[in-house]
This record gives sequence, C-alpha cells and structure tokens, in this order.
Amino acid sequence: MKVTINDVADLAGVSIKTVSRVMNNEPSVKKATLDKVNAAIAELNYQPNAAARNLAGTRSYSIGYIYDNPNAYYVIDMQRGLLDACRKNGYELLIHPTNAKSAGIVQEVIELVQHARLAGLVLTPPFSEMPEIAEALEKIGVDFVRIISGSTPSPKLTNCVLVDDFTAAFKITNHLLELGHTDIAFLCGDEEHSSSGERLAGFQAALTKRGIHANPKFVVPGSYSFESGVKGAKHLLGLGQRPTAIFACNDEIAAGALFSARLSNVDIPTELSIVGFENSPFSRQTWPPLTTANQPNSTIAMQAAELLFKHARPAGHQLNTTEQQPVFIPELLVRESTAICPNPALSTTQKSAQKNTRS
Amino acid sequence: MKVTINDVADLAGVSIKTVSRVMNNEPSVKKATLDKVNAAIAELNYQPNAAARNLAGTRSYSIGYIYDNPNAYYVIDMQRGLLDACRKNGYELLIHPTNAKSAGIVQEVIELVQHARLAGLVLTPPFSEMPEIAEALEKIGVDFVRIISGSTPSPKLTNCVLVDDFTAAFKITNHLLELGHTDIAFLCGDEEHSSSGERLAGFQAALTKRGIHANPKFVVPGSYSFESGVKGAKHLLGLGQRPTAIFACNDEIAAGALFSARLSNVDIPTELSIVGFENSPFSRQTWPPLTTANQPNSTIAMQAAELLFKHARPAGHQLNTTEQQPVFIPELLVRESTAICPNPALSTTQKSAQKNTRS
DNA sequence: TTACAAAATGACCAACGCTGTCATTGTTTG
DNA sequence: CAAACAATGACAGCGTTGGTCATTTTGTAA
Repeated sequence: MKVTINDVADLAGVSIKTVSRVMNNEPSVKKATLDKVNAAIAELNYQPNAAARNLAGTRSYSIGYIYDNPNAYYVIDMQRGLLDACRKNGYELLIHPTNAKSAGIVQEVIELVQHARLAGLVLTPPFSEMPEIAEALEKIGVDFVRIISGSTPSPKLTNCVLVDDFTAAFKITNHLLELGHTDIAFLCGDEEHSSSGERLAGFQAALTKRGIHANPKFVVPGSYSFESGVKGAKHLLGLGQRPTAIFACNDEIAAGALFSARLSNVDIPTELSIVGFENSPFSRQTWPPLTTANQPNSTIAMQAAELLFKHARPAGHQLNTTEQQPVFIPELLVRESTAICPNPALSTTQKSAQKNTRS
Repeated sequence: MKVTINDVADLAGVSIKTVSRVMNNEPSVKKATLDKVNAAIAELNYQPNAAARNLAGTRSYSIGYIYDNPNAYYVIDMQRGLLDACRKNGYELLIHPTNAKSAGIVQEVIELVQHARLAGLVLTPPFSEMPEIAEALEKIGVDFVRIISGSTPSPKLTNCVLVDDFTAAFKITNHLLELGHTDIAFLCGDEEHSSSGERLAGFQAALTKRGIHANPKFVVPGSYSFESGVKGAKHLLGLGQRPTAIFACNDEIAAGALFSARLSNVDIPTELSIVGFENSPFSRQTWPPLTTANQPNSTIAMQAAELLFKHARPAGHQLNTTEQQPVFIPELLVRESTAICPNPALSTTQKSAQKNTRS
C-alpha cells in the first residue's frame, strides 16, 4: 500500500540512488534510464515521502503564504492558485493568517519561516508593500516573491509579479471615454495601498491623453469598502455639477456607489455609468452587474509560486524556463453598469478631444 | 539556532526518550522530571520537528480540510479556526479545495488522506452531508469530524459538531413575531443543503407556537444566492397580499431581497422587515445593515478540530477533557433591517396569539 | 579496432530528529 | 528482602538525501 523509493528502484531495475537522481532532476541521468524510472514511478504512483525528504535533504519542500486581507475572495483565489502550483511541483503550502499591523509582525514571520523550514514565501499586499519584511527576509536569506502593483519590470523588482493597475485603469477609463463620458469621477481606495494610487494615475493619464482636464472635485478619497462607496457617491451626486460616470477603485466601492445612486433615484446605467475593479463575485451580485477589470488572481498566484520554485531550485538543477518577470494587465470586462453618456453636449468640463486616440 | 530534542535532553539532564515522553503527554513520568524537562523546553523554546515526528511515529500530525463552497467568507473563517486549533495542538493543516460533484471525488479524498498520512479530516457541507464520503472514510479507518446542521446530539452523530439552525431560526422568527409581524415570508436556500430545511422548520415551529398558521404562499423555494433573493422578494412583493417581514435563509438572499425592495420603492425597515442568517461581512455591507444570526464559524471549526485531535490521540494518552458533542446555536443579532410591524391590525393572516410565549 | 576519457550508475554509509520497543534501573510495598 | 511496579534509558529504524568512491557503460579519437 505504501510505495517507497525502494519499490520504484526494484521495478525499474536501478538503484535507489538513481531514482533519487530522477526525483530531484539531477543531471547525468541517461534518457533511457530516466524513462524507465519515470515509467516505474507512474506505474506505482510513487510519491516521495515529504517528511523523509525534509528530514534528510537540505532543501525544503514547502512555501508559505501569509495573509491579512479583509477580502476573502481575494485570499481564496490566491490560495487556490498557490495550491495548484504547489501540487504540480510537489510542494506543500503553509498558510498563515495574521495581523499585519501587530507590533512583532516581522519577528513572527521570521520565526514562521525558520521553524517551518520554508523554501520561500509568497507576499501579497499589505506584506508585499512592507519594506521591513523584505529586508528581514533578505537578511536571513530566505527567498520570497512579492505580488505588487506596477507596470515596468526593473532590476530592483526581480522577485516580483507585477499587476499593471495603471494600464488596466487606463483601459477602463478609455471605455468610459469612448462612451462619450468626460465628467468622470474617481472613488479612491485606501491611500496605503499602492494599487489605489496606480489606478488613479492610469485614470488621469487616460483623461490627459484625450486632452481632458480632470476636475479635482471629482477625485474623492476613501477606502476599499462598500461604505466608502456609498459615502463617496452620495457626495458626488450632491454636487451642483454631477459626473456622468464613476470609476470606483474596486468592486465593493462600486457596489456602494450603485447603492447610493439607487437611493438618489439615479438610474444605472442610463443616467450614470459606474465601473468597478477586480471582477470579484461581488461585481456579479449587484444589479446591474458591474463593468469591471478582471484580475486573474489565481493565475497571478500560480506564477508567483512558480517563480519561487525556480529560485529555490539549487544551481545545476535549474529548469530551462525562460527567466522573466511576469506582468499582468487586468482586462476590461464590460457588463451592464456602463452606457453611452446621456447628454455629452451639456458637459461643462473643458475639453479638446479632437483626435480619437484608440489603442 | 536549531533546537533539537537532544539539546533539551542535555539541558534537562535526561535522555531524549524522556523528553519525547513529556512532549507526548505520556504517563509514567515523575513530576520532578516533568518539571525539569518542561523548564528546559521553555528555556530553549523547543519546537519538535514535524517532519521527524511524522517519519518516526505511527501517529500523524496533520489534519485535512476539504472544501468546495462558493462562500469565500465561510471558507476563510473555517480555515482560520482550524489553523488556530492546529497551532495550539502542534498539528499542521492540509488544505484541499476541490469539486464535490466530480465523479471520482471519493477516490480523490481517499488518496489525499493516504498519501498525506492524515490523522483525520474535517468535513463541512457539502462533504459532511455526503454519506459515500463518510462510508469510504470509515472503511479505511480514518478519523473525521463533520460539521452539520442539527439540534439533538445522538449516538449516531458522535463525530459531529452540530449547528442548531432550527433553534436559531426559531429565535429569529420570534424576534419578528415580537415586533408584531405575523405575515412573514420565508426565502429558502438550496434544497440539497439540510441547513435550509432546518431553518424553515424552526421558522414554522415558531409560528405554530404562537398559533399562527403559516401562509404557504409565503414560503418560496430558491438557492443561497443574491439573485435568488432578488427574484424571491420580487415575487413576494408582487403578491396581492404582501408579507410585512421576510426571513431570508442567508445574508446573500437577504441582500438580494433588500435590493428588490428598494427597486419596488418599499422602505426597509419601516414598510418591510428583512432578516438574514450567518452574519457574513455581507450583512454589514448592505444598507440598512441586516438583522441576522451570528454563526461563529471560526469557533465551530476550532471545536471540530479539537474533537478530531481528541480521537486521534491513542488510548492511554487521552486528555481528561469531558467528552461531549458540541452544539452551536447561532445568536440573534439585531441591526437595522427589522422594525415594528407597520400596521398589525390590517394583517389578514389568521391568528390567535393570546399567550405571550417567550422563552 | 583499440585505448582512453568521460559519462552514467551503483554500493555503501551517515545523517536528519524523532518514536517504538524492550531492557534496565529505581522505588515501593507486603 | 524480594517481588512488583514505576521510571528511565539504549538502540534501532522511519524514507530519503548527500556524500564518497568504485564500477560499468558509452563516446571518441587514434
């Protein structure tokens, strides 16, 4: 019932050392031998004993995922991607929910890594944006991959998976622009999250490119919550001059804005267009469903994990995957919360949109 | 840097075997020795190496959590509770998202358990309600704990943690009743989930106890989704004789109902009261926030894990915890979506509520 | 074809940190 | 004082990796 390396060796007619070599992708194994061994492995459905490997080997076969994020959907999606990558590569995933704001957080992470003998760590916001964590990890020489907001790969960001919030926001804004909107408001997320800043920048860049001067009153600060969306939209709709579209920094904010609009008897999308960001289940549970940007969290997580595995592999065992820095651009997902601008002629915003700059 | 059992033994002046005995709560260790060893353990901050334990011992130090649930909040909460229990007891948690409806699901679970050498499994719906899973697990002799809907402990349910949906629903309904409502509708969740049936039963029992005959038209089938709530409420509000309160089987349905009411220009809670169930973050993100039943998922999960650990401990190593079958009753959480019945006098439902039967 | 270098494989053993088994030593108790 | 039992220790072994060499096979140039 329990298949060990000895069984495989016997069946393949080789020594256990050779099986071990195969299992660890060591060089200097003849193609023919490799095939024989792999066949035996497959036939017996051999899975190396993780405990024994950990004990005997110098390498580690588990990575960690630390999280502190109120968005359960985000966490679950990330986790799913990490788990998939781990299964594929024979790693285990250690999950560690914690409080990013606790005083001893750096120490906690260090202890976790050392005690669990982790091969590496996948860091998502807010951890990926905490320099003290990165420093501490570098100091003790533990690999880690950060998932952060950014558009341009750079040498400083070698161990990062980038999510190009800027470009995605640019595209979403273009969608609104193409519908004829020019008075577009922006509901920000938490200031501390760089994603909010990136999205705002992309939004403003799109406007600028069309020669539209963004109304500063239309950029309202807030946080990544439903409440914030309710408040923000209420504020905007109370303005003498209303926007005809709202770019909410994420789906929750958008849902809140939707709610507020409903309260004020503003019809969506005929009177007001609203877009979200993230394509969380949330965005499908509103009415109308939200136009949003699809952020493939599971895939992003998978890539991050793969990057980690690549690093973790000792020299000489490298797979010849083309080394590169992944950049994800969330894609525009048009649903029913956006429509043609009701009366673009009446817009009071200064504009000079002569050239139609499509990408 | 790495503290092993040898270091502890040296410091305490005993053999490593004795340290092992202490770590495993084995009997026949003199009090004085025990104290010495414990002091050494504390001083060195010794943590046994999980890999070595797994390799050497016959016991396993990890449990599994299989899930397939669209409700990310539920999963995250459960996971949190399991993780906490595991940390406290020195276990590891293996997480396995999968598809409950896939054909080979039983086989998949078996393989998971055998390959990962799991000490046991924590099963939540839908797995906890699949007899074939329980049978297969029993057949191969693997411990498991099920979290299921139910109110009465029974010998058949020794390895279950019960969530008393019936009583919770009864209480919620009473809340509505005390506010003067008698025309109360019920929006069901998925038929396959026993929780939906239990909640409906509790609802009906509460009505019956007050001598109120439930209007069959007010019980509308559906599923645990926002969409279903939208539809269900729309249907109810279209009825010639409207209910003055709606009991939604969970918060999502309630949110949908809220949405529908808003569309029909029915004010919540002055014209219509709505209650949800679960106290998911969802219920705080609606407006007004939902009156609901607080289901302490993390705590439930913790208890389930503890139960599993207790079983997993070999005879003679039993902790003298009083063996019992935990039953959780979600507590009523009154927020702003419920209010006094607008015009109870006009109610058309047959009633005979003379005695005020409070519990 | 031979000779020789290089590549591929195997045999062996010591870890890794812990638990299980069984033998041994202490400590009571009648 | 010996039997009886409690407390402790010695030692093997869990399944694998990482060495070190020895041996075999293969490839290559003469």
